Amino acid sequence: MSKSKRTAKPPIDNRLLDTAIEQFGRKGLEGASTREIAKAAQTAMSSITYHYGGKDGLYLAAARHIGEKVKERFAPLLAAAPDPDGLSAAAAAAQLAAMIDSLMGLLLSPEAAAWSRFIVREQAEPTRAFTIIWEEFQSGLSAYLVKLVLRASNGRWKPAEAKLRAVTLFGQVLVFRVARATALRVTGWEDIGAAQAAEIRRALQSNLRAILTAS
Amino acid sequence: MSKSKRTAKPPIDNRLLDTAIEQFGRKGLEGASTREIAKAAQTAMSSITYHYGGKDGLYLAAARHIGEKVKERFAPLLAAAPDPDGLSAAAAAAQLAAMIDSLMGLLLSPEAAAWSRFIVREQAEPTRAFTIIWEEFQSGLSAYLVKLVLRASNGRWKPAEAKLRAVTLFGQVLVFRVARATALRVTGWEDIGAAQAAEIRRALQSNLRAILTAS
DNA sequence: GTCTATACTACGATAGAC
DNA sequence: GTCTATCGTAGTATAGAC
Repeated sequence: MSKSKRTAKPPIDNRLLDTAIEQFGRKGLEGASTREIAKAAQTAMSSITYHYGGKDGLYLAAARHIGEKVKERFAPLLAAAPDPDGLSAAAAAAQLAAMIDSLMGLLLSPEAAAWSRFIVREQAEPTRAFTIIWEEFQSGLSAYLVKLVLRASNGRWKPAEAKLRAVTLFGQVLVFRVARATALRVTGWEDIGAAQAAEIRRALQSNLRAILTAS
Repeated sequence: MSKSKRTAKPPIDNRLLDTAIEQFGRKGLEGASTREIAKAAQTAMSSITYHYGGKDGLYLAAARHIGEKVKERFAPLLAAAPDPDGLSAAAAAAQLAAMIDSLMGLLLSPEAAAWSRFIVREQAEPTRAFTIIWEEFQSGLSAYLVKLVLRASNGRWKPAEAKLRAVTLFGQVLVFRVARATALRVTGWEDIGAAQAAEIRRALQSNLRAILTAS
Protein backbone atom coordinates (compact mmCIF):
# COMPACT_ATOMS: atom_id res chain seq x y z
CA MET A 1 0.00 0.00 0.00
CA SER A 2 2.26 2.77 -1.22
CA LYS A 3 1.49 4.90 -4.23
CA SER A 4 -1.67 3.78 -6.09
CA LYS A 5 -2.03 6.33 -8.85
CA ARG A 6 -5.80 6.25 -8.38
CA THR A 7 -6.75 6.01 -12.04
CA ALA A 8 -10.28 7.33 -12.08
CA LYS A 9 -11.49 5.47 -15.15
CA PRO A 10 -14.81 3.80 -14.49
CA PRO A 11 -15.11 0.10 -15.30
CA ILE A 12 -17.76 -1.20 -17.64
CA ASP A 13 -19.28 -3.48 -15.04
CA ASN A 14 -18.46 -4.43 -11.50
CA ARG A 15 -17.43 -8.06 -11.91
CA LEU A 16 -13.86 -7.17 -11.09
CA LEU A 17 -14.81 -5.11 -8.06
CA ASP A 18 -17.18 -7.74 -6.71
CA THR A 19 -14.71 -10.58 -6.97
CA ALA A 20 -12.03 -8.31 -5.49
CA ILE A 21 -14.19 -7.66 -2.44
CA GLU A 22 -14.82 -11.36 -2.14
CA GLN A 23 -11.15 -12.34 -2.39
CA PHE A 24 -9.71 -9.47 -0.36
CA GLY A 25 -12.29 -10.13 2.32
CA ARG A 26 -11.35 -13.78 2.52
CA LYS A 27 -7.60 -13.58 2.16
CA GLY A 28 -6.56 -10.02 2.82
CA LEU A 29 -4.53 -7.68 0.67
CA GLU A 30 -1.41 -9.84 0.57
CA GLY A 31 -3.22 -13.14 0.56
CA ALA A 32 -5.28 -12.45 -2.52
CA SER A 33 -3.59 -12.38 -5.91
CA THR A 34 -4.43 -10.23 -8.90
CA ARG A 35 -4.12 -13.29 -11.12
CA GLU A 36 -6.78 -15.15 -9.22
CA ILE A 37 -9.05 -12.15 -8.98
CA ALA A 38 -8.83 -11.49 -12.69
CA LYS A 39 -9.40 -15.16 -13.47
CA ALA A 40 -12.44 -15.39 -11.22
CA ALA A 41 -13.79 -12.21 -12.79
CA GLN A 42 -13.16 -13.78 -16.20
CA THR A 43 -10.92 -11.04 -17.47
CA ALA A 44 -7.24 -10.31 -17.99
CA MET A 45 -5.08 -9.30 -15.10
CA SER A 46 -3.99 -6.18 -16.91
CA SER A 47 -7.50 -4.77 -16.72
CA ILE A 48 -6.85 -4.29 -13.02
CA THR A 49 -4.01 -1.99 -13.94
CA TYR A 50 -6.08 -0.31 -16.58
CA HIS A 51 -9.09 0.42 -14.41
CA TYR A 52 -7.63 0.78 -10.95
CA GLY A 53 -3.93 1.41 -11.49
CA GLY A 54 -2.88 -1.76 -9.74
CA LYS A 55 -3.58 -3.99 -6.78
CA ASP A 56 -3.61 -1.21 -4.20
CA GLY A 57 -5.91 0.89 -6.33
CA LEU A 58 -8.30 -2.03 -6.64
CA TYR A 59 -8.23 -2.55 -2.90
CA LEU A 60 -9.09 1.06 -2.20
CA ALA A 61 -11.78 1.02 -4.87
CA ALA A 62 -13.25 -2.02 -3.16
CA ALA A 63 -13.36 -0.11 0.12
CA ARG A 64 -15.07 2.82 -1.56
CA HIS A 65 -17.59 0.54 -3.22
CA ILE A 66 -18.42 -1.18 0.06
CA GLY A 67 -18.75 2.15 1.77
CA GLU A 68 -21.29 3.33 -0.77
CA LYS A 69 -23.28 0.12 -0.67
CA VAL A 70 -23.49 0.00 3.10
CA LYS A 71 -24.37 3.67 3.18
CA GLU A 72 -27.21 2.98 0.75
CA ARG A 73 -28.40 0.15 2.92
CA PHE A 74 -28.51 2.28 6.04
CA ALA A 75 -29.79 5.39 4.29
CA PRO A 76 -33.52 4.66 4.74
CA LEU A 77 -32.99 3.79 8.38
CA LEU A 78 -31.03 6.95 9.07
CA ALA A 79 -33.42 9.07 7.04
CA ALA A 80 -36.36 7.85 9.07
CA ALA A 81 -34.36 8.19 12.24
CA PRO A 82 -35.47 11.00 14.47
CA ASP A 83 -33.12 13.45 16.13
CA PRO A 84 -32.06 11.79 19.39
CA ASP A 85 -32.28 15.08 21.27
CA GLY A 86 -36.01 15.21 20.67
CA LEU A 87 -36.65 11.68 21.90
CA SER A 88 -37.67 10.34 25.26
CA ALA A 89 -35.19 8.00 26.89
CA ALA A 90 -37.46 5.07 26.14
CA ALA A 91 -37.84 6.05 22.50
CA ALA A 92 -34.08 6.45 22.18
CA ALA A 93 -33.61 2.98 23.63
CA ALA A 94 -36.10 1.56 21.15
CA GLN A 95 -34.34 3.25 18.26
CA LEU A 96 -31.02 1.97 19.55
CA ALA A 97 -32.42 -1.53 19.62
CA ALA A 98 -33.50 -1.16 16.01
CA MET A 99 -30.06 0.06 14.99
CA ILE A 100 -28.33 -2.86 16.66
CA ASP A 101 -30.73 -5.18 14.94
CA SER A 102 -29.85 -3.71 11.55
CA LEU A 103 -26.15 -3.91 12.28
CA MET A 104 -26.55 -7.54 13.20
CA GLY A 105 -28.48 -8.10 10.01
CA LEU A 106 -25.69 -6.58 7.97
CA LEU A 107 -22.94 -8.58 9.62
CA LEU A 108 -24.76 -11.89 9.31
CA SER A 109 -26.68 -11.59 6.05
CA PRO A 110 -25.33 -13.84 3.29
CA GLU A 111 -25.59 -11.15 0.64
CA ALA A 112 -23.49 -8.77 2.69
CA ALA A 113 -21.09 -11.46 3.84
CA ALA A 114 -18.36 -10.33 1.47
CA TRP A 115 -18.64 -6.68 2.57
CA SER A 116 -18.74 -7.80 6.12
CA ARG A 117 -15.54 -9.81 5.88
CA PHE A 118 -13.77 -6.92 4.22
CA ILE A 119 -14.93 -4.42 6.84
CA VAL A 120 -14.07 -6.72 9.73
CA ARG A 121 -10.61 -7.24 8.32
CA GLU A 122 -10.08 -3.49 8.17
CA GLN A 123 -11.26 -3.16 11.76
CA ALA A 124 -8.58 -5.53 12.91
CA GLU A 125 -5.79 -4.47 10.57
CA PRO A 126 -6.54 -0.93 9.42
CA THR A 127 -4.95 0.20 6.19
CA ARG A 128 -5.68 3.31 4.18
CA ALA A 129 -8.97 1.68 3.29
CA PHE A 130 -10.12 1.99 6.90
CA THR A 131 -10.27 5.76 6.58
CA ILE A 132 -12.42 5.42 3.49
CA ILE A 133 -14.86 3.07 5.17
CA TRP A 134 -14.88 5.16 8.31
CA GLU A 135 -15.61 8.40 6.56
CA GLU A 136 -18.11 6.85 4.20
CA PHE A 137 -20.52 5.51 6.78
CA GLN A 138 -19.01 4.28 10.03
CA SER A 139 -18.38 7.77 11.26
CA GLY A 140 -21.97 8.91 10.87
CA LEU A 141 -23.36 5.64 12.12
CA SER A 142 -21.34 5.55 15.29
CA ALA A 143 -21.97 9.21 16.00
CA TYR A 144 -25.67 8.52 15.80
CA LEU A 145 -25.36 5.44 18.00
CA VAL A 146 -23.49 7.41 20.64
CA LYS A 147 -26.16 10.10 20.61
CA LEU A 148 -28.84 7.48 21.10
CA VAL A 149 -26.96 5.87 23.98
CA LEU A 150 -26.49 9.26 25.57
CA ARG A 151 -30.17 10.07 25.28
CA ALA A 152 -31.29 6.62 26.36
CA SER A 153 -29.19 6.90 29.50
CA ASN A 154 -31.45 9.78 30.47
CA GLY A 155 -28.66 11.99 31.74
CA ARG A 156 -27.08 9.26 33.81
CA TRP A 157 -24.03 9.12 31.58
CA LYS A 158 -21.64 11.79 30.40
CA PRO A 159 -20.70 11.82 26.68
CA ALA A 160 -17.41 10.00 27.33
CA GLU A 161 -19.25 7.22 29.13
CA ALA A 162 -21.84 6.95 26.37
CA LYS A 163 -19.06 6.55 23.80
CA LEU A 164 -17.43 3.80 25.80
CA ARG A 165 -20.68 1.93 26.27
CA ALA A 166 -21.50 2.28 22.60
CA VAL A 167 -18.27 0.47 21.78
CA THR A 168 -19.15 -2.37 24.15
CA LEU A 169 -22.55 -2.67 22.46
CA PHE A 170 -20.85 -2.79 19.08
CA GLY A 171 -18.58 -5.51 20.39
CA GLN A 172 -21.52 -7.72 21.29
CA VAL A 173 -22.65 -7.60 17.69
CA LEU A 174 -19.21 -7.84 16.13
CA VAL A 175 -18.12 -10.91 18.05
CA PHE A 176 -20.49 -13.19 16.19
CA ARG A 177 -18.80 -12.34 12.93
CA VAL A 178 -15.24 -11.74 14.03
CA ALA A 179 -14.99 -14.68 16.39
CA ARG A 180 -17.51 -16.77 14.56
CA ALA A 181 -15.57 -20.00 15.04
CA THR A 182 -15.37 -19.43 18.77
CA ALA A 183 -19.04 -18.51 18.98
CA LEU A 184 -19.97 -21.72 17.19
CA ARG A 185 -17.86 -23.88 19.50
CA VAL A 186 -19.15 -22.24 22.65
CA THR A 187 -22.80 -22.40 21.67
CA GLY A 188 -22.51 -25.76 19.98
CA TRP A 189 -24.26 -24.47 16.89
CA GLU A 190 -23.31 -25.81 13.49
CA ASP A 191 -24.00 -22.56 11.73
CA ILE A 192 -25.45 -19.14 12.37
CA GLY A 193 -28.65 -19.29 10.37
CA ALA A 194 -31.96 -17.54 10.73
CA ALA A 195 -32.90 -19.39 13.91
CA GLN A 196 -29.58 -18.64 15.59
CA ALA A 197 -29.65 -15.03 14.44
CA ALA A 198 -33.02 -14.66 16.12
CA GLU A 199 -31.60 -16.04 19.36
CA ILE A 200 -28.68 -13.65 19.15
CA ARG A 201 -30.95 -10.71 18.51
CA ARG A 202 -33.04 -11.58 21.52
CA ALA A 203 -29.99 -11.84 23.76
CA LEU A 204 -28.57 -8.58 22.48
CA GLN A 205 -31.84 -6.76 23.07
CA SER A 206 -32.04 -8.17 26.56
CA ASN A 207 -28.46 -7.11 27.32
CA LEU A 208 -29.14 -3.65 25.93
CA ARG A 209 -32.20 -3.17 28.10
CA ALA A 210 -30.32 -4.36 31.16
CA ILE A 211 -27.37 -2.06 30.56
CA LEU A 212 -29.54 0.98 29.90
CA THR A 213 -31.84 0.51 32.85
CA ALA A 214 -29.27 -0.43 35.48
CA SER A 215 -28.93 2.02 38.30
CA MET B 1 -1.46 -24.89 5.01
CA SER B 2 -1.18 -28.28 3.46
CA LYS B 3 1.38 -30.82 4.49
CA SER B 4 3.85 -29.50 7.11
CA LYS B 5 5.88 -32.53 7.97
CA ARG B 6 5.96 -31.45 11.60
CA THR B 7 9.67 -31.93 12.21
CA ALA B 8 9.86 -32.26 15.94
CA LYS B 9 13.41 -31.01 16.39
CA PRO B 10 13.59 -28.52 19.21
CA PRO B 11 15.18 -25.14 18.46
CA ILE B 12 18.10 -23.87 20.48
CA ASP B 13 16.29 -20.74 21.55
CA ASN B 14 12.99 -19.11 20.74
CA ARG B 15 14.10 -16.08 18.74
CA LEU B 16 12.65 -17.58 15.60
CA LEU B 17 9.38 -18.48 17.26
CA ASP B 18 8.99 -15.09 18.90
CA THR B 19 9.59 -13.12 15.74
CA ALA B 20 7.31 -15.52 13.87
CA ILE B 21 4.48 -14.81 16.30
CA GLU B 22 5.13 -11.11 15.91
CA GLN B 23 5.13 -11.16 12.10
CA PHE B 24 2.33 -13.69 11.61
CA GLY B 25 0.24 -11.74 14.07
CA ARG B 26 0.76 -8.50 12.19
CA LYS B 27 0.59 -9.73 8.61
CA GLY B 28 -0.99 -13.14 8.64
CA LEU B 29 0.28 -16.38 7.18
CA GLU B 30 0.47 -15.16 3.58
CA GLY B 31 1.47 -11.62 4.43
CA ALA B 32 4.54 -12.55 6.42
CA SER B 33 7.58 -13.91 4.63
CA THR B 34 10.05 -16.47 5.83
CA ARG B 35 12.90 -14.28 4.62
CA GLU B 36 11.81 -11.36 6.76
CA ILE B 37 11.17 -13.54 9.78
CA ALA B 38 14.58 -15.15 9.51
CA LYS B 39 16.25 -11.78 9.03
CA ALA B 40 14.49 -10.25 12.03
CA ALA B 41 15.48 -13.29 14.07
CA GLN B 42 19.04 -12.84 12.84
CA THR B 43 19.34 -16.26 11.35
CA ALA B 44 19.21 -17.98 7.97
CA MET B 45 15.93 -18.74 6.30
CA SER B 46 16.85 -22.38 6.01
CA SER B 47 16.77 -22.78 9.78
CA ILE B 48 13.00 -22.47 9.51
CA THR B 49 13.02 -25.56 7.35
CA TYR B 50 15.44 -27.27 9.66
CA HIS B 51 13.55 -26.66 12.89
CA TYR B 52 9.95 -26.51 11.78
CA GLY B 53 9.85 -28.14 8.38
CA GLY B 54 8.74 -24.99 6.60
CA LYS B 55 6.49 -21.99 6.83
CA ASP B 56 3.35 -23.91 7.77
CA GLY B 57 5.20 -25.84 10.44
CA LEU B 58 6.49 -22.59 11.91
CA TYR B 59 2.98 -21.17 11.94
CA LEU B 60 1.58 -24.15 13.79
CA ALA B 61 4.50 -24.14 16.21
CA ALA B 62 3.74 -20.48 16.89
CA ALA B 63 0.14 -21.38 17.71
CA ARG B 64 1.28 -24.14 20.04
CA HIS B 65 3.74 -21.83 21.76
CA ILE B 66 1.09 -19.16 22.29
CA GLY B 67 -1.30 -21.75 23.61
CA GLU B 68 1.19 -22.88 26.20
CA LYS B 69 2.10 -19.37 27.26
CA VAL B 70 -1.48 -18.23 27.66
CA LYS B 71 -2.29 -21.42 29.51
CA GLU B 72 0.58 -20.71 31.88
CA ARG B 73 -0.70 -17.22 32.40
CA PHE B 74 -4.20 -18.36 33.29
CA ALA B 75 -3.10 -21.41 35.23
CA PRO B 76 -2.84 -19.72 38.65
CA LEU B 77 -6.20 -18.06 38.14
CA LEU B 78 -7.89 -21.31 37.16
CA ALA B 79 -6.13 -23.24 39.89
CA ALA B 80 -7.40 -20.86 42.53
CA ALA B 81 -10.81 -20.81 40.87
CA PRO B 82 -13.48 -22.57 42.84
CA ASP B 83 -15.95 -24.98 41.32
CA PRO B 84 -18.82 -22.83 40.04
CA ASP B 85 -21.42 -25.30 41.27
CA GLY B 86 -20.41 -24.69 44.85
CA LEU B 87 -20.62 -20.91 44.61
CA SER B 88 -23.38 -18.55 45.47
CA ALA B 89 -24.72 -16.51 42.56
CA ALA B 90 -22.99 -13.43 43.91
CA ALA B 91 -19.67 -15.24 44.28
CA ALA B 92 -19.97 -16.61 40.76
CA ALA B 93 -20.59 -13.08 39.48
CA ALA B 94 -17.52 -11.83 41.32
CA GLN B 95 -15.38 -14.60 39.90
CA LEU B 96 -16.75 -13.88 36.45
CA ALA B 97 -15.79 -10.26 36.87
CA ALA B 98 -12.26 -11.30 37.77
CA MET B 99 -12.03 -13.53 34.71
CA ILE B 100 -13.18 -10.78 32.39
CA ASP B 101 -10.65 -8.49 33.98
CA SER B 102 -7.85 -10.97 33.29
CA LEU B 103 -9.01 -11.50 29.74
CA MET B 104 -8.97 -7.78 29.20
CA GLY B 105 -5.50 -7.62 30.69
CA LEU B 106 -4.28 -10.28 28.30
CA LEU B 107 -5.75 -8.64 25.22
CA LEU B 108 -4.43 -5.20 26.06
CA SER B 109 -1.12 -5.89 27.77
CA PRO B 110 1.89 -4.83 25.70
CA GLU B 111 3.85 -7.98 26.49
CA ALA B 112 1.01 -10.16 25.25
CA ALA B 113 0.23 -7.92 22.29
CA ALA B 114 1.89 -10.27 19.82
CA TRP B 115 0.03 -13.32 21.13
CA SER B 116 -3.13 -11.32 21.15
CA ARG B 117 -2.82 -10.30 17.50
CA PHE B 118 -2.13 -13.88 16.49
CA ILE B 119 -5.10 -15.21 18.43
CA VAL B 120 -7.44 -12.54 17.15
CA ARG B 121 -6.41 -13.29 13.60
CA GLU B 122 -7.23 -16.93 14.11
CA GLN B 123 -10.60 -16.01 15.54
CA ALA B 124 -11.50 -14.15 12.38
CA GLU B 125 -9.86 -16.47 9.86
CA PRO B 126 -9.49 -19.87 11.47
CA THR B 127 -6.84 -22.18 10.06
CA ARG B 128 -5.56 -25.43 11.48
CA ALA B 129 -3.90 -23.30 14.15
CA PHE B 130 -7.30 -22.37 15.56
CA THR B 131 -7.87 -25.92 16.71
CA ILE B 132 -4.54 -25.87 18.50
CA ILE B 133 -5.29 -22.64 20.31
CA TRP B 134 -8.81 -23.76 21.08
CA GLU B 135 -7.79 -27.05 22.55
CA GLU B 136 -4.83 -25.63 24.39
CA PHE B 137 -6.69 -23.10 26.50
CA GLN B 138 -9.72 -21.47 24.89
CA SER B 139 -11.82 -24.57 25.31
CA GLY B 140 -11.28 -24.85 29.04
CA LEU B 141 -11.50 -21.13 29.59
CA SER B 142 -14.79 -20.71 27.82
CA ALA B 143 -16.28 -23.77 29.44
CA TYR B 144 -15.44 -22.29 32.81
CA LEU B 145 -16.85 -18.90 31.83
CA VAL B 146 -20.10 -20.48 30.72
CA LYS B 147 -20.38 -22.37 34.01
CA LEU B 148 -19.87 -19.13 35.91
CA VAL B 149 -22.48 -17.31 33.86
CA LEU B 150 -24.90 -20.16 34.43
CA ARG B 151 -24.32 -20.11 38.16
CA ALA B 152 -24.39 -16.32 38.38
CA SER B 153 -27.74 -16.25 36.63
CA ASN B 154 -29.05 -18.15 39.64
CA GLY B 155 -31.16 -20.56 37.66
CA ARG B 156 -32.71 -17.83 35.55
CA TRP B 157 -30.93 -19.02 32.41
CA LYS B 158 -30.76 -22.39 30.75
CA PRO B 159 -27.34 -23.66 29.63
CA ALA B 160 -27.95 -22.58 26.03
CA GLU B 161 -28.77 -19.08 27.16
CA ALA B 162 -25.71 -18.92 29.39
CA LYS B 163 -23.52 -19.91 26.45
CA LEU B 164 -24.98 -17.21 24.28
CA ARG B 165 -24.56 -14.54 26.93
CA ALA B 166 -21.00 -15.65 27.57
CA VAL B 167 -20.21 -14.97 23.93
CA THR B 168 -21.66 -11.46 24.17
CA LEU B 169 -19.53 -10.84 27.24
CA PHE B 170 -16.47 -12.04 25.36
CA GLY B 171 -17.38 -9.69 22.54
CA GLN B 172 -17.32 -6.68 24.83
CA VAL B 173 -13.74 -7.48 25.71
CA LEU B 174 -12.64 -8.51 22.25
CA VAL B 175 -13.89 -5.39 20.49
CA PHE B 176 -11.24 -3.19 22.05
CA ARG B 177 -8.53 -5.27 20.45
CA VAL B 178 -10.19 -6.39 17.26
CA ALA B 179 -11.78 -3.08 16.39
CA ARG B 180 -9.18 -1.01 18.14
CA ALA B 181 -9.12 1.66 15.44
CA THR B 182 -12.88 2.08 15.64
CA ALA B 183 -12.82 2.17 19.42
CA LEU B 184 -10.19 4.91 19.33
CA ARG B 185 -12.16 7.02 16.89
CA VAL B 186 -15.42 6.66 18.76
CA THR B 187 -13.97 7.43 22.16
CA GLY B 188 -11.57 10.05 20.87
CA TRP B 189 -8.67 8.42 22.70
CA GLU B 190 -5.21 8.54 21.20
CA ASP B 191 -4.22 5.21 22.63
CA ILE B 192 -5.46 2.54 25.00
CA GLY B 193 -3.07 2.93 27.90
CA ALA B 194 -3.42 2.18 31.57
CA ALA B 195 -5.91 4.99 32.18
CA GLN B 196 -8.15 3.94 29.31
CA ALA B 197 -7.90 0.29 30.27
CA ALA B 198 -9.17 1.20 33.71
CA GLU B 199 -12.13 3.00 32.18
CA ILE B 200 -12.90 0.02 29.99
CA ARG B 201 -12.68 -2.35 32.93
CA ARG B 202 -15.11 -0.21 34.90
CA ALA B 203 -17.59 -0.11 32.04
CA LEU B 204 -17.35 -3.86 31.46
CA GLN B 205 -17.92 -4.60 35.13
CA SER B 206 -20.90 -2.29 35.15
CA ASN B 207 -22.35 -3.95 32.06
CA LEU B 208 -21.77 -7.38 33.53
CA ARG B 209 -23.56 -6.50 36.74
CA ALA B 210 -26.48 -5.03 34.81
CA ILE B 211 -26.82 -8.06 32.54
CA LEU B 212 -26.65 -10.53 35.41
CA THR B 213 -29.07 -8.74 37.68
CA ALA B 214 -31.70 -7.78 35.13
CA SER B 215 -35.03 -9.41 35.66
C1' DG C 1 -11.06 -1.35 -23.59
C1' DT C 2 -9.50 -5.95 -23.63
C1' DC C 3 -6.33 -9.25 -24.60
C1' DT C 4 -1.43 -11.88 -24.92
C1' DA C 5 3.52 -11.49 -24.10
C1' DT C 6 6.89 -10.83 -21.23
C1' DA C 7 9.82 -8.57 -17.75
C1' DC C 8 11.08 -8.44 -13.19
C1' DT C 9 10.83 -9.28 -8.38
C1' DA C 10 9.99 -11.88 -4.24
C1' DC C 11 8.59 -16.01 -2.48
C1' DG C 12 9.45 -20.85 -0.24
C1' DA C 13 12.16 -24.96 -0.63
C1' DT C 14 16.37 -27.35 -0.86
C1' DA C 15 21.20 -28.90 -1.65
C1' DG C 16 25.57 -28.85 0.14
C1' DA C 17 29.71 -26.59 2.49
C1' DC C 18 31.33 -26.04 7.05
C1' DG D 1 23.12 -26.72 13.68
C1' DT D 2 23.94 -22.84 10.79
C1' DC D 3 25.23 -20.82 6.78
C1' DT D 4 25.41 -19.58 1.34
C1' DA D 5 23.86 -20.49 -3.17
C1' DT D 6 20.51 -21.71 -6.22
C1' DC D 7 16.12 -23.53 -8.20
C1' DG D 8 11.40 -23.29 -9.53
C1' DT D 9 7.29 -20.81 -8.99
C1' DA D 10 4.40 -17.71 -7.63
C1' DG D 11 3.59 -12.60 -7.45
C1' DT D 12 2.73 -7.58 -9.90
C1' DA D 13 3.58 -4.60 -13.54
C1' DT D 14 3.93 -3.27 -18.29
C1' DA D 15 4.41 -3.10 -23.33
C1' DG D 16 2.03 -3.59 -27.40
C1' DA D 17 -1.32 -6.06 -30.66
C1' DC D 18 -6.08 -5.75 -31.82
